[in-house]
Amino acid sequence: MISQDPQKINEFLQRGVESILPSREFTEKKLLSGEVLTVYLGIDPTGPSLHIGHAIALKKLAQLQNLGHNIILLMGDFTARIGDPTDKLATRKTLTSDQIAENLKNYKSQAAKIISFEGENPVEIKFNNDWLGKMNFADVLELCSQATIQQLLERDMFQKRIAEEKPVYVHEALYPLMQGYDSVAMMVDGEIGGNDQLFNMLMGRDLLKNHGKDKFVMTVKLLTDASGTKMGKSEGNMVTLDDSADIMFGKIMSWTDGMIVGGFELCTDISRDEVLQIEIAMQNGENPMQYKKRLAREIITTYHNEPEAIAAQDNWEKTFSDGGIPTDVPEITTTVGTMLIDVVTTEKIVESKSEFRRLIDEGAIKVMTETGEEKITDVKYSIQHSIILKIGKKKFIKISL
RNA sequence: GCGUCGGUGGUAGAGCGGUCAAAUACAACAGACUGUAAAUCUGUCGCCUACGGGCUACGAAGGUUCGAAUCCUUCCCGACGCACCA
Repeated sequence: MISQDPQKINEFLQRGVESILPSREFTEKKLLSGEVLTVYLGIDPTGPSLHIGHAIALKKLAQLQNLGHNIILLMGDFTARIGDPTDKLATRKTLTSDQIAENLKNYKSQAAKIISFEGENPVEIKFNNDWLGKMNFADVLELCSQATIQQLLERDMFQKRIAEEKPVYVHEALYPLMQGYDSVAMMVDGEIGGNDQLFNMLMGRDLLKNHGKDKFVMTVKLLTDASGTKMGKSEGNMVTLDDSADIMFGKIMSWTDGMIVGGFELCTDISRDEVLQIEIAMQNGENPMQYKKRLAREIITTYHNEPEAIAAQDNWEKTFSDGGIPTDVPEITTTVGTMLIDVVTTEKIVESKSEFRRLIDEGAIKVMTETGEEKITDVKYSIQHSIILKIGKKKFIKISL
């Protein structure tokens, strides 16, 4: 049964949405037509985890699923093999079917926190290798005849590379056609993806039109800070959906303040009104930290549960606000009289002895005591009894005998 | 096939005979500060070190030189241009 609840439809069309093509009206009309729409999101099964960026798109799918539409999660197992042109010359290592199966299993359990693979209207999983892998050269030519070189090269990145005399490979240029063909193969009514997918998604729309059908294309916003810097460009603070509660809490706390509002809008179900209030409160000088903590809790509650979220916050506060020791500290064992420098380098806690010396110089290595902490200043410090070592402010290691 | 240009640290990208362990930016790490592991500022950022230095590195292998990332030779890899053209 298709729901036409205007409020829900409005939420779908607005929240976290970057753009809708050909238009919002077109899409709204489709949603109000009473038809069951088929909408998909494509994911490259290249890594073991989904990250918070995927989650934003998945949330949109969830909204549609709740409205009663038919949702497909497409694994780009074929396209992943070819490699995405965005990673320059780097040829992606080919994935074995085992790896893909493994990744898929992980994705499914992670995505299940947001969309439902069970019940009356379960999300369907498809693989584009099922059709792309079966095409012969004649099929490829037929597909290629539907686009021009100019169209394919229109893409900014290619233009840039041509201008810089950098290579553009034929198979890279063909990528949009491959991905675009997915829409035809599944005869979808809509596609959701990141902004970086816009070009490919529009190619799918063109191809679909040749088959007498039109689809909408929705791009979702990326989580960025106020200056538009993308989150996770270094992967360092990119939350993956299978991160532990503690890790998630830490990563989210290291997001810049400018990401808080976007984080609430894109990653939680907190009402837009409330998000607006938070935004205003911070503009009025309220401490962003409390909101960031709240954001972290909300997100962790989605992917884990509330008690874990609260525990993660406790743990974090204990470690960083109160200078305490976190609950689970990795432990290594050694023998009496061993030099600390040796223990710590052979255990790969510190990269090299040079680095260890530097850390000593910087006063970054401390032993935790009942009363507080004590800096180690001697490079030749040797271990006489079990200690808890603190390196920098976030690394703790228990060394026992 | 011919010609031209290029291959530098985690990345991008300078350097083109000594002052180069290699500018700069980003990332990373540490310290200070703080409201947080935000922001900002400062420092560090090949390895080893008795802290004097030593060693290994600029696609690979040789060579020239007192001395090479920098010059030469060969090789490998790449781009571009020309030629050719279904």
